[in-house]
Amino acid sequence: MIKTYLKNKLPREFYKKDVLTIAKNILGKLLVKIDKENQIVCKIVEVEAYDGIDDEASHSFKGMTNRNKVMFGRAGFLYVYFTYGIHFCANVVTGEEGTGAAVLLRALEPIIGWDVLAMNRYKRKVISEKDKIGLTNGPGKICQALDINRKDNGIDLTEDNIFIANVKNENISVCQSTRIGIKKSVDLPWRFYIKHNPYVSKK
DNA sequence: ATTCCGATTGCCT
DNA sequence: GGCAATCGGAATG
Repeated sequence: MIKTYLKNKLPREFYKKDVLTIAKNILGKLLVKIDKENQIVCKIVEVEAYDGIDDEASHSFKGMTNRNKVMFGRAGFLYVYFTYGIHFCANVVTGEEGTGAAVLLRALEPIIGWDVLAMNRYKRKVISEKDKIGLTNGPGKICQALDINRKDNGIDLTEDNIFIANVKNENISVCQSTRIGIKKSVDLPWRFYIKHNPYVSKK
């Protein structure tokens, strides 16, 4: 089971492409986290692209700082930042080194590891359908559910215990829209999501 | 040193 | 729909 995911782990080359291409292509693939106690597998169903060139909403727009330096590093690493004094958000670094482009993970659909996700989010196991959806239907919720935080900023998605696995026969209809929760570059249509998926945020 | 404010969430009306 | 919570990075003095 886990062997299969490991075998299908996306290689560095996948992440070196253009951020918009990767944002589209990453939908339907599996975010996997494996450690001694737990195995978590979730389908990626909603993402947004951020690119420091023309994108004023991107953390990388004004150049490299101590906070955003991972974004300017090699593709295939995880950029995790703290926001609103409460939440973490996770991004996949893309493109050539120095580009400052990344894909924000906005929503996941749990496949394996429901109890761990629920304990991390609610301190109890899931009971209702509403609880299930609330598990991973937002960028901050994802990080809480998978216990992704400061310690994971800068981890390598091709080497460490969090990675993305390819899936065969992806039968997905990808939708596109403007991004959520930003005040700059609001018209760039750089949000991508899987149609009719209950974990995707409404807009 | 101080101020501003955010790639969010959850609770309240 | 509105809005408070709560922290730290970045800008400004």
